[in-house]
Amino acid sequence: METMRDRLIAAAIELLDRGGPAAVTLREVGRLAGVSHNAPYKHFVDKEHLLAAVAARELERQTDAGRRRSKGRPAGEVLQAMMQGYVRWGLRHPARFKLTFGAWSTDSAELAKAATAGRTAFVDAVVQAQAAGALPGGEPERLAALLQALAHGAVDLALSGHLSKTGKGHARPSDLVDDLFTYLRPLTRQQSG
Amino acid sequence: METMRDRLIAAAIELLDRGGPAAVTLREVGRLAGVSHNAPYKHFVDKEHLLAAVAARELERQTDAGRRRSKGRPAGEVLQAMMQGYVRWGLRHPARFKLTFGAWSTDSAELAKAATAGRTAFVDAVVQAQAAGALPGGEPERLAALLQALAHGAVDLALSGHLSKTGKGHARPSDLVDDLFTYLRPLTRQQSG
DNA sequence: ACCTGAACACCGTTCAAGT
DNA sequence: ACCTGAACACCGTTCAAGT
Repeated sequence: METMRDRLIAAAIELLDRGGPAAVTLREVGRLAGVSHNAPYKHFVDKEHLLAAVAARELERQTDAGRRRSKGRPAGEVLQAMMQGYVRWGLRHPARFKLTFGAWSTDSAELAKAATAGRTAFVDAVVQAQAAGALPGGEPERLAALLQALAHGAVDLALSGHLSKTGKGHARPSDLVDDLFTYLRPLTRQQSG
Repeated sequence: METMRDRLIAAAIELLDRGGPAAVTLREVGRLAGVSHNAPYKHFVDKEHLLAAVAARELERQTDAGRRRSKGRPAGEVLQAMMQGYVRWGLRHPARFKLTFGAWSTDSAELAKAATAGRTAFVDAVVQAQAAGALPGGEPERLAALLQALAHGAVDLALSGHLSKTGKGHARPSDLVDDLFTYLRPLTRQQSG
């Protein structure tokens, strides 16, 4: 069953995809969902909480997609596949990505929960990669933070036009992810095939 | 000599620091600079171009600060110091950082130029670090992109609250930068002290 | 060339009222 | 409990006019 709340979130995402952040107005969201321009106030305390719900939904879908990609894949490859999935998501949906990691002035419990769930799934993949000898040892949470920072930064810089798009230094975010694994793998004490 | 254009940029930054992105309105910028609310239109084609000028100015200052930090430091340390400076800047001025790497819908030549200058200074530092044996070899532009992505991603995730702030996985952006250098250094063929 | 004040269309939010 | 329409204060932008 699709609640009005869900429909409002979906409408916001559609407007975001079509016209960028400026196109997401409560009035237009209401119009697209077939309700008045302040019906949203019965479901979200203000506009930013609607946007936080959008961000939470994106994060949840991204986490689910990552877990789905892991199934039936060798443990040594799962993490890299998750990171490449993250990169593809960011590059495919720039406005969603920028919104999700925007400058929140409010604390949304919903968004915080989705962020924690995503981090947990990611740390699990790091633990498996370490066990498979694809990553060096050490505190997995901390190594996870490093890997996530690289993937996130590569996408964010690319979307902002701060990655050189030409010449020898040309590197796509996905290349940088691969590079990092290339650097880290030799530091591993192989433990299993 | 301080032009009106500079005063408008300075006013925008002050408003940004005081009240976040929502506080930066052309009307308030004009008020703070002592002019009418549409005087800015004689210096910027629209609001976004004023914001792009703010971003360019921040980038330029950051690049200058990085170069200044390099002076009289061993070549092997310059790059790490630049990255730590970048991290400190981002954490100290969250709103400026988020604005600078925001979702630009316009192409500002001024901003693109500042971004390129920053990247160039960074690549220079990578070349020196490689020569000093503090980093592995390979295409310096590409290695620079990797390092910059990590520093940028660490700050951006931290500012968005996506870095675990507690427990064993707790890592500050500056820690992640240090971690990366720790991982990369053993891969070096030492060439000089 | 630069600045001003009035005007326009739009927005987020509040409120009284309906079911 | 949920939705509506009117109203308020604010905003970006345009325009005619002034120096």
